[in-house]
Amino acid sequence: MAANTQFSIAVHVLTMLARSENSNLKSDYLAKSVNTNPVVVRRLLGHLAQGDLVISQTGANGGTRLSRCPDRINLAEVYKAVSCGEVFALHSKAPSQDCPVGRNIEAVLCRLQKEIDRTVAEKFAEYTLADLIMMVQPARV
Amino acid sequence: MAANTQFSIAVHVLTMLARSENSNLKSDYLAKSVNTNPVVVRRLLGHLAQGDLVISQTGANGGTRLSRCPDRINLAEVYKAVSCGEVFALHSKAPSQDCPVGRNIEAVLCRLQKEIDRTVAEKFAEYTLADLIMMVQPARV
DNA sequence: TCATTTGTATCAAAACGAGTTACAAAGTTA
DNA sequence: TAACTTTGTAACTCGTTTTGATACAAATGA
Repeated sequence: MAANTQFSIAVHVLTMLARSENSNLKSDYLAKSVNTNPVVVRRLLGHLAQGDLVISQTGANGGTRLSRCPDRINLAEVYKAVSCGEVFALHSKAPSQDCPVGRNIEAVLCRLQKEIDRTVAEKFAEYTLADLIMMVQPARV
Repeated sequence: MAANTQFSIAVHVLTMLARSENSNLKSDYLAKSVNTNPVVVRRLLGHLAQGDLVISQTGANGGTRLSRCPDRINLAEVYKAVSCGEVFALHSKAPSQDCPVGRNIEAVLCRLQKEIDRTVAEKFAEYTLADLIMMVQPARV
């Protein structure tokens, strides 16, 4: 019943990358800020890389940086990269086909699911990483 | 990363209750349609009862029925009753307070979380159980 | 009094997430 | 070339959550 923390950690990490401009950050360094293990961070960065949000490099002076400017990364992309994108799941076991409700409810829920998930994606899309940076660090003195 | 199935099962069960008008349905009967165990259904019905959506009775001729007309139960109430109501969770371990991002990101995420969750609740609230019944069983011949 | 049904405790099994160790592969530096 | 750094990923453990099952007291109705 508890929700997923991946999105929060992803936003945290991406905000740090955004603030470090073009220099690579190491998973070790990010892990310290997030208060977790470097491998956990690298796994997360792997998802973000698949979503084309970050670029990682192996080797000395390696690390990770954003693939684009923070104002061109919106939170819908982040959410999509690190979650299944579903607010609720359909039945894991197919309901009884002997029951009229069982036979038809899945199709109805499926349409509802799509509509809810689209609504969430649209809301997330209203914010870019650049917006978040402004919120985290409001206008410097 | 997988989402919760409780909401789908709740909608399934509530739809059956709505279609049975005022007669009580047994957890045994509901479990057959959902294709699970009666105790699992009774646990779910417990949450729905706490949310004031259904009324259960023990004893012979006992069972569960809706607490109101299907057109007065909206899906936001259902979602609230069976889930934590959060699309994503905040950090489970507090981020490092030594890092400027770590210090401030939680408050930002918290505001975002509230906004997203409110958006979802509003979308769910657009549908009543009566609407769903129409979708499951469109106008009879 | 007896049969039925819920509510809930308790247990076991399955599924899942998070953290850890380890190491090959890729890259840098000298 | 050699030494060093860093990622990516496999493999494992551990704790938590979810699901299904059994059991039984309490409530209800006949």
